[in-house]
Amino acid sequence: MNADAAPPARLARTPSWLISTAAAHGHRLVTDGFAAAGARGYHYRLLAALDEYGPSSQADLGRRTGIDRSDVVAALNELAAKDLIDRSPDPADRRRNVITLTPAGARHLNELENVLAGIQDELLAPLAPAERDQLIALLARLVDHHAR
Amino acid sequence: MNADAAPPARLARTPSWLISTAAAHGHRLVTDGFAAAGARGYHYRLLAALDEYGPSSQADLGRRTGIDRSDVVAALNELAAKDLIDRSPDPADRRRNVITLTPAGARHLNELENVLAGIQDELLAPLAPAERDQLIALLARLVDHHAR
DNA sequence: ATTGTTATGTTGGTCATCCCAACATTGGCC
DNA sequence: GGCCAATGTTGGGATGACCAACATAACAAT
Repeated sequence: MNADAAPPARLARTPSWLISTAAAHGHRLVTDGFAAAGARGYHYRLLAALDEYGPSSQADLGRRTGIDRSDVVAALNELAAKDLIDRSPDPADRRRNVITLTPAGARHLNELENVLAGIQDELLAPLAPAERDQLIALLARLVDHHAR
Repeated sequence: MNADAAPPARLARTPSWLISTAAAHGHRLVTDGFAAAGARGYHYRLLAALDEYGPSSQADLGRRTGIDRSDVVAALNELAAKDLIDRSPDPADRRRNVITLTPAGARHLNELENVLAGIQDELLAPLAPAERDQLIALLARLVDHHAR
């Protein structure tokens, strides 16, 4: 976003615009932070899912992270090229690959976690702690509702 | 987003994730709604800016809507092809074009406003009126702060 | 057990939003 | 008059989200 001049007033109070503008700011912070660490959003999501659920198939990773199967393939290729994950065929189901987090992957995930933590502070800077909780709770209800 | 299975827990309470997920839902609603009306986000933003500020140069439109100059060109080409805007050289400054909303463009803007209004309700459905105001106020503070 | 259906990984696209670099033309400033 | 800034335009590229098709393999039903 440029934002040298004022946006149309009708937009400035439209919830969907506020949300997407706030998201754009957050997205920029996250993208820049991750880029500095040599990663992007898909990488973090996949590494976090692997850390939380342990070795998984690609399809499971896709379902858990909300990333399309085909995009999972591409992102895992990139992660595998950096030895952050290991991809090997599943002996129990030969359609599947078992994706495992490598030690290097775990370290990288840790780094991304730190980046992300710093960004939350920056993003929520203008809000007091109680207000942050409020915002988080309201957004969580929105997200829950639409996740059906 | 797919969301068949649960996302990593560490994400589910991360503000930047909540905001971008909420934005993704809103974005999908808006995109689908606009697509049904034959438009996309850039078109609405430009038409709304034209309606609010009157005839403008492309550079001004870009600054007001936060759309890059180069993307303004493309979007205006599309709007002009449908006769929703008029593009003519500015006699007072021959570098500029004067972009004007046509009657058809104003009608189309109206249609998009209606679509958008319906979407706000859908997006905020799980929140009571007072909570909606709260959310809007909090987001507005976030956006103001980061717009510097 | 053969048949039909579903799941998986993969390839190869599309689309929208955002962003950047370069260029020629034109205005304005000194 | 000469330098710098603004403008419209072209042509990229990155990211995130999504879709269609396909071969292989597992599974279900009869």
